Amino acid sequence: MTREQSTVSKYEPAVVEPKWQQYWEENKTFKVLEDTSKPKFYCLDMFPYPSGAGLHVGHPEGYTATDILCRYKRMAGFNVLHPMGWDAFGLPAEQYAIQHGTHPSKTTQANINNFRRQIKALGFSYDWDREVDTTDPAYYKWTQWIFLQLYKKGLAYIAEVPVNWCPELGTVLANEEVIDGKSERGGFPVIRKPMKQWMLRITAYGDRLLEDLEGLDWPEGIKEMQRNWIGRSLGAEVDFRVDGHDATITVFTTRPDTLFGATYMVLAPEHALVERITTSAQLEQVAAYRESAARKSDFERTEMAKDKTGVFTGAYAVNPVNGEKIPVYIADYVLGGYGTGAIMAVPGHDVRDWAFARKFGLPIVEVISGGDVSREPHTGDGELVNSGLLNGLRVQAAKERIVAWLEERHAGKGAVNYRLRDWLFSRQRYWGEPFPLIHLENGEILLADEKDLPVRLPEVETYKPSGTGESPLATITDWVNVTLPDGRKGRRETNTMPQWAGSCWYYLRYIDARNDEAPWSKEKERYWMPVDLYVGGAEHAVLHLLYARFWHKVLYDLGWVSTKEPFQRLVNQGLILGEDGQKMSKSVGNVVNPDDVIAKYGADAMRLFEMFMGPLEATKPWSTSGVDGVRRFLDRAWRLYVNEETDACLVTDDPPSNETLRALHKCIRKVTEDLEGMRFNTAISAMMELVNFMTPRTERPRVVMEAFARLLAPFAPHAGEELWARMGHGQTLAYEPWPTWDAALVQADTVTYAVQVNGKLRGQVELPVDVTQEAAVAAARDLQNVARFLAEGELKKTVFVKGRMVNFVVAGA
RNA sequence: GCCCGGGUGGUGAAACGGUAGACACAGGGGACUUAAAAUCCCCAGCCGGUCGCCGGCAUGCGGGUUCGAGUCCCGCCCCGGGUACCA
Repeated sequence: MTREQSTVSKYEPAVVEPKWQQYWEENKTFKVLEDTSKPKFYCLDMFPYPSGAGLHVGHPEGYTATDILCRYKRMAGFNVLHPMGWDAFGLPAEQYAIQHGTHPSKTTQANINNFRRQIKALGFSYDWDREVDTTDPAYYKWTQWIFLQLYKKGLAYIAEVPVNWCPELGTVLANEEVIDGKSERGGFPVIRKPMKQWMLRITAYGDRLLEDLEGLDWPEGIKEMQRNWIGRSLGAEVDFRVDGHDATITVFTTRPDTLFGATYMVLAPEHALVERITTSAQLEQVAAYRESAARKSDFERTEMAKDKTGVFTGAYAVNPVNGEKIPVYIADYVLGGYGTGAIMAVPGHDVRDWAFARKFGLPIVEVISGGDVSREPHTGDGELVNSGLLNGLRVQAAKERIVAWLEERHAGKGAVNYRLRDWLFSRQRYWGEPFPLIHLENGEILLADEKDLPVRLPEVETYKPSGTGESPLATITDWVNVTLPDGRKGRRETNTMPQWAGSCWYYLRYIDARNDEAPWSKEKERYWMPVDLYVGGAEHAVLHLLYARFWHKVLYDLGWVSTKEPFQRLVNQGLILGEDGQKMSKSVGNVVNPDDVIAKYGADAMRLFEMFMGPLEATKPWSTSGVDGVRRFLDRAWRLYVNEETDACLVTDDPPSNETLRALHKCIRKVTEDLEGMRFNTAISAMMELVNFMTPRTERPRVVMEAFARLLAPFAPHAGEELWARMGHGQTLAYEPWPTWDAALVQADTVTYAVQVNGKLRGQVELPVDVTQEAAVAAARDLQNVARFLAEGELKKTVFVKGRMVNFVVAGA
């Protein structure tokens, strides 16, 4: 009897949590609409790829942080948009289909259902009516629509480009999917092969992608990574006439000042001029080198990095500045895809050229003083020497002078170059968005009519790659071959879009997720955009964020969005490691599943621990006993409200003592300020302090207990709601006003002053808050231990910091 | 190599240039209990002493600025992440 009674009123997450999750769902507590009477807050999580493995405890870290903030913002009077969805196209579902014959959409739906269940079990306050799924035809209809807009703007084109061909996967991979010459998934070898591919002209937006980083509230490191990726570099293009040919080699250089030091030239093996200028004596060698370079994978090229290779073409170029003839080589350390695919080599002042010159016995000329070019290249600043008109100038001035000189003679010009390349936008896969277009027999491209979207993925017999490099779609002849009503014949595009496509604009679809007429309403977009806070992993620092910013700018130019940038503020959550301090992985066997944590400790304890571990941005290891600790905190908080023996509510209408009121207001201030700064760990510490303060006391004044329940609710929403209800409230506290603090109440009557002698702590003294400097110094001097040190020398200076400390500076002590 | 982050007790971590280690975990002691669990209370950086007190040493290492530095500046070392022949 007693036993049953004592368990019945204990804090039972297994009972309380599903109850409130059901309440929120049934009452659509977190459904949100545009409301111009409130300030808006758009808080976005990077949506997950719903893998078959389900969630691990790393996923909900960011989700918990944003959820806490959203719940807080709602209580603080904001209209909060907080959506969730699925980035569900991708290779794993297709690989599974190849192995098991299950349609990827089936696997994907099952995975989504599992992810949704797991996410809901954590009590996040998403507006589920806005859920999106990139594989849903109602969604990818608009992904295709955006592609049409890109095409019409001239930003999508077909090019024959050497791509990363993976024979094993039977598909072409993007650079970012190739790691060390092996496929990211599977680790299969990758080689280069030219293929017709869809490209997106992201380079046309290079400058804007770079410039608009300025106004963003993002981590400086991420902005820097984007700048490096775009890689804008200022230099010059210089034309070198080829001796004995009617041909010109144009090079890009960032160091036109070193032009007099150019002692040879290098063309990329794939450079178009190579065939024309190679002498018959060198033909064989050059051909062999070109072939081996073409066959080399990026991995092999990188491996070769230490040792420079190349072949002389037999041709000479003329240095426009002094008429000297210099030999032209081909070498694969010069890349066809960067700059003009050709360089002037200045071995005295470039590390790579120096190494190459050494190996091939080419002359090394000093043109900038300050180093010893016979021992190592001198890449720093200095005075120009052996450089005719440039002699005596410093590097920067020499650059300006030579560019002006070249421009006058039409032998070159100032130029800007980018590391950024156009975006390879097609994949030879089944499980992606089909391109909405037909290639007609006459070579024209016929775009699908917007009203005919989406172009749905057809059913296929087999998900295996066609083997030719084309996607499995190429095998469905009755889908691929089309005859138009007017009799023209064509072939459908069999490539599909890469996984990035769907994630490039999902944050816009959330704004108006069920709109059949348009991708979103422009009016709603104006209300909600930009995203005020975007939280996700740093692994998307460059690509996803750059691609999404690119599409956003195109949509801005088309008048579809009202902001230049999509994500105003970005925060990267840190990695959560396994309990052993290693990266969580199945193979190590240290993966923690949220389902198990919730079953044992409850969702609120899990949320609390995710945040209590340390700063959001830090990498930190999981700890089961740590979860136990925050669960004890929740138990203690619960017992402040509920008599475990009788189930009675302990809260009274008595006024609180001054001391208790002060403790509360201190807590409100700390929690509020920490929430604004996203310092969730210290906010939780402050709540623990209040609970520790209240536990030994008997008073349970309503004003204090209700305020605390509201502070706790964003962190532990189920417990918050339950306690709120037990105090007699009939409705959710999700929209109750956030507590405010009174600065006067936070202030204690007395302050402990630290007393130092020469900066060393020698004592403490309790003084009234409004103590005068004289009184404080006098009291400090009177401390026995302080007086002892003062007696040892001559008092030189007294430092007084109000409310903090007194420091006596003593000479000779 | 270059670009970002980080180095603080046994552990996760706190700390407007002002009492380093809040809050937790693990640990130790006590109360309650026949006992254990749970709960509640207390202790706890390291070293030393005349041990209810006092001193010394302590925030990766070495300097500097300052009355005072985990915090600011300079030079190193180590760890994690990103990136790489980008002319």
